[in-house]
Amino acid sequence: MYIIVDMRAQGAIAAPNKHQQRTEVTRQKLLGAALRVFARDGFEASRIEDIAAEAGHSRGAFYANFNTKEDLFLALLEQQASKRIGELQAAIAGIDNRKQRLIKMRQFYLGSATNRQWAMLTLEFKLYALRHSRKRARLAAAHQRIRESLHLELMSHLNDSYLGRELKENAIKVLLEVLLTGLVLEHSYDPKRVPAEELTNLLGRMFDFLTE
Amino acid sequence: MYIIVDMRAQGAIAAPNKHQQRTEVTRQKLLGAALRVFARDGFEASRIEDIAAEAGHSRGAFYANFNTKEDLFLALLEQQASKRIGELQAAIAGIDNRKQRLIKMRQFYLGSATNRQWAMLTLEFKLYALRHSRKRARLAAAHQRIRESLHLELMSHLNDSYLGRELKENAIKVLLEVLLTGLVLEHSYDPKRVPAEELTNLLGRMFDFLTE
Amino acid sequence: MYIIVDMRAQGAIAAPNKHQQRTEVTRQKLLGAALRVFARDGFEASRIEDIAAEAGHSRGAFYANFNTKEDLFLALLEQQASKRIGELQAAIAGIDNRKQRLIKMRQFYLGSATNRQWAMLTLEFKLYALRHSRKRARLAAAHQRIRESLHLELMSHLNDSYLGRELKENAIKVLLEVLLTGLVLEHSYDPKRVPAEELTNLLGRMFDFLTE
Amino acid sequence: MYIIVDMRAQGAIAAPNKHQQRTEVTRQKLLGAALRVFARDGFEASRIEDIAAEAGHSRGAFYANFNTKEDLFLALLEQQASKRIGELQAAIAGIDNRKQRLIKMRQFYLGSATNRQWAMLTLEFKLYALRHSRKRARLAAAHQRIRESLHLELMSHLNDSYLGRELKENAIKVLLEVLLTGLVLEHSYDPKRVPAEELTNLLGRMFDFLTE
DNA sequence: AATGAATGAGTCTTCATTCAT
DNA sequence: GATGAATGAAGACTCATTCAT
Repeated sequence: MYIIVDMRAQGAIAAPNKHQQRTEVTRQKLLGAALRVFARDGFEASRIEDIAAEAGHSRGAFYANFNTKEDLFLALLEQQASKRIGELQAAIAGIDNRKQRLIKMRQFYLGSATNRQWAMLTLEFKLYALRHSRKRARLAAAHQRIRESLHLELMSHLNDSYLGRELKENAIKVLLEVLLTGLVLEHSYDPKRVPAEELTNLLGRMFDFLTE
Repeated sequence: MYIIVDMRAQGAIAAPNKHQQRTEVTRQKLLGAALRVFARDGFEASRIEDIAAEAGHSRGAFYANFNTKEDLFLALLEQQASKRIGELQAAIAGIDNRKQRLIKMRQFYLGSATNRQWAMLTLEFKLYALRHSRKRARLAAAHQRIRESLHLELMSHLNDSYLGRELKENAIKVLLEVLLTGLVLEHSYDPKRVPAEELTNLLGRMFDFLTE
Repeated sequence: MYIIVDMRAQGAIAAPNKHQQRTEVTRQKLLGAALRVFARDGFEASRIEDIAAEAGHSRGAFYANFNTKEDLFLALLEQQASKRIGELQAAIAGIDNRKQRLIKMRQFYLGSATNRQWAMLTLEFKLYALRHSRKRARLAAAHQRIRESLHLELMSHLNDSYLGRELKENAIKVLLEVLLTGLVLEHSYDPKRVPAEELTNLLGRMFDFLTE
Repeated sequence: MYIIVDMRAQGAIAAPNKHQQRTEVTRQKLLGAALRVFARDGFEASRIEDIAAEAGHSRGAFYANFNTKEDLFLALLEQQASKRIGELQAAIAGIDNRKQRLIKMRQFYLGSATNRQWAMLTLEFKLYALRHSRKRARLAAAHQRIRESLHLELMSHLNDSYLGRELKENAIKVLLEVLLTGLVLEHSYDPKRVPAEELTNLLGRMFDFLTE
């Protein structure tokens, strides 16, 4: 589990040597490939070999960077969750006006609908966690961190919205999450029933309704 | 692929003999077991052996009744979809009053939330269809039938509802489906975040909102 | 871990059906193959596939009868240990005369030298136990039983022998064991240095010396 | 295959430069690590990486000094055999009195019992040679040299001993070897059965008996 | 010379499916 | 129809070895 920080910029350590650079590049390629393959095939059906090949490497490269398929899955989740949090933070940074923030959030929310991979990943993760948490306590910590990220933690202070009078902030977030994942899945499953425009349209309406 | 129809009721054939009855019993036990196991473990991770054992039989009984794991999965989907359609039909049979029908539908909808297995099954099916439709054309027909069932086809004439002025009937059905599956999953995944009461509560509110 | 008892002879249960018979046959073939392969290649280098092939089966048959290579190894040890104890018991059954018993034991001991596989198996087992006992406590019970068998437990009452005045019975048994295994290995390793006759000759002399 | 000879002492070559010294140090560290790891885990289960790590280096250092795991194993055998021969030679150098030589040899023999690693190494080597000599003719020469060393070649002229009247010198050496290796293994395998004192005690008695 | 990332052959193990009974 | 032994394809993982640095 890594958070990539440019330590050089902080003057803390020497520049990474060629080896480390190569490792990091490979790792990122594997994570990129994993995102595509996990989103496409699901956790269970994804084969290490496919992920490695998708990254342009052999199985060995995978095992040099991760211990198990599960490890990669969790690392990917953390990476993507961090990335999304970062993006949302960047989008609303410095905006104090509530209305303006809401507009940015709406943009971010609707934009997420385009990112089919993220939606599929969170869905896979919940199914995975649901089915494996019983078995292994060791996932608890990782789960907790990812769960936090998934909750769109930053989307706070929505609670004076229309439904906010009756619904708790948590409920709004749950509903927004569920609608995003569900509609993206529905769109993937049956594009005729839920075309891309309809997807965005519905998400927009529901966002407005829940945050109005 | 089987559709279970009571041919006797239709006067088409003679009553089944003991042998056929025994077969049918085994088949039903296998379907019941499959519902539990698929909902619990997901399609990929479900093992034929587990399903057979859950039904109190050996693998051989499975292969005497179904050809492949996929066959069982689709047969189960058809069975459950038929069952649900039947239940909904029974619930609203003979009720002409729109308000009354809506109350019954609401009851049925909220009652579905208790049936975690059905929600998980539809989720699994969509994921399965999404991932295999590309590969195999032979699933198309089966998919179509099941898809129809899943759409809660009978929940018609909702289109003069609040959102109906703006949302198409189809959209309402999609949203209701998505919310049901999504919230049931969320409840399973993190019962503290979405307790059972909250689950029913949210579904009720959203139903009212979408059909008001 | 099985002890094969003919329960039918005891009137306890019905004759095994065809399935059970087939299983038992396969199991015995696998154990026979395992004896040859483990003795030839050692535990580490023995491949499940080779053992299965040697038994005239596929890997699947192996996994239908044993859980892991280790399981097979331990089952084999127990089987062989039981067999040897039985043979020795049979050889000295009903013989009260100490001299006569000793002669029979000597015969049995020298005969063991021909059974290269048994010597190699005990050697492999000791190496295995030495290297894995630290890691897994679960082997303890199996080890204990096998250890007992390996100690030629029945070779008792040797303690009034020549060295017996000075050496404990246990020491005599240890020495006999060690000499058997060691000389068989030496004979296998370098047949020119220790030809078959020399092997028997040395074992006989040492037996006489230690039990005189 | 290397034999380490101090060529400088023989005036043959110039002193090694820094580079060469560094290499030699690494090589010796690897050999030391290999002794520990091979003795502990056995040849098959020993991993190059573990040996390198035990030596405080990476796998690269190993491959800079040896070609294969087998090469290292044989080099180690040769080194240790040479070392032992040297030690024995040193111990009996200049001693003409047969009785005195025997005492020194006895000391050396009993001292070997403390060196568990040497006993395990010779055992591993015999098993290895036994299992691979069939396959590869290229090992023959190396085997021959090591075999010679293992035979305690220097322990000559024992043949007027007690058993010597009947046993050939070769047989005595074989028995001493076998007893040493076998009892050390037994001691490692089951320290309660053969405690350290008993180990030395038995070896001493057998030495006396065979060389008396 | 040494590092360590990457390779890929080798092996264990699982499990859908077949088949003799 | 049902059993369960056996098959064998598939896939995760290990590790000796190679190679760019």
